[in-house]
Amino acid sequence: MQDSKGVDAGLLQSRYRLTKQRAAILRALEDGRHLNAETILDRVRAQLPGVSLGTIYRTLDILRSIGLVQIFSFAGGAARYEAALEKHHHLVCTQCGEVTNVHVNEALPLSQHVAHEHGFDAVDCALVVTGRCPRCANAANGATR
Amino acid sequence: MQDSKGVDAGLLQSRYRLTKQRAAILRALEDGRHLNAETILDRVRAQLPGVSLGTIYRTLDILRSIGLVQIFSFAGGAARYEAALEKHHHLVCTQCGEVTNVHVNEALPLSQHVAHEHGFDAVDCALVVTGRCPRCANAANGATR
DNA sequence: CTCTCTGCAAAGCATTTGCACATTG
DNA sequence: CAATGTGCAAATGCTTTGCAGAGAG
Repeated sequence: MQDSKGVDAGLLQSRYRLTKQRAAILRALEDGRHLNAETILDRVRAQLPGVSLGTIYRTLDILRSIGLVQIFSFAGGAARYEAALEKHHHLVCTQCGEVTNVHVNEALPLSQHVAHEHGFDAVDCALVVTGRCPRCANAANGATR
Repeated sequence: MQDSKGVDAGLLQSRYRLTKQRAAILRALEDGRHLNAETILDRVRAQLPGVSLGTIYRTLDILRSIGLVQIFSFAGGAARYEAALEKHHHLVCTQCGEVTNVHVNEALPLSQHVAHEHGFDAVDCALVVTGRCPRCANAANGATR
């Protein structure tokens, strides 16, 4: 496992300063997955009270522009952010809202193939699979139905 | 080609009333693809002045709940709506924002396979491919680079 | 005639932004 | 010390909602 330094390094190499707020945000992103801005604020305030939501958003935007963070927006609610470690996709439970990360190696080649047929130059792709998580599926089989 | 009746029928079969506002919204959705609420309002007002944004949103929500409309939200801006005709996926140009519909038959089976490995029961999937559309790719090759 | 739908306007969230002060390099 | 970042609070953009009157079945 890798400590914060790996991620901090990305910021250091950039033209941006490494402040304690930014370090704390990066740390929060390393711990949790697909967090929204509010949740990140809570976690950051646990170590650094007084940080504002504005700073969270500003920092997340910078991190995204350097490629350190990925943004996802699922149906409806607030955007979700997570550290851009390895490329992955998402399973979203339509019942409880749980989000799970999955690796789908075939997704990008497939996307590039399809894009190419339309003259598009595919750079990236995002696959969101909706359905029921194991827990909700069990609950449905056992009880409701 | 199919006229409005096909889509209107979906509403008629439901417990909802078929009003002229709803018919106009359905017609707007049949014409355009991946429209946002504001655009739909404009198009609907062309035939039916005085319709309000509130009605657009309320109707879109009803249509989604009956399965007549799909919603997508790409990075940042407003949500996009389109008639749920055939299952398809999206190519989004990161430069000009153009959105193109594509059919990717392999996407759902692939998703189901991956989901199954995690105990998820996959119902649907959405693939968003980002990159450059033919026009922007050409512009980049010819001029900038 | 009853129940549902609509327009209007205000409210609700998530996110962005201007400004004066604090901090980093 | 100069340039950049931060907190605060107000502003913005998209979407939702309460209510009284209009329209559908």
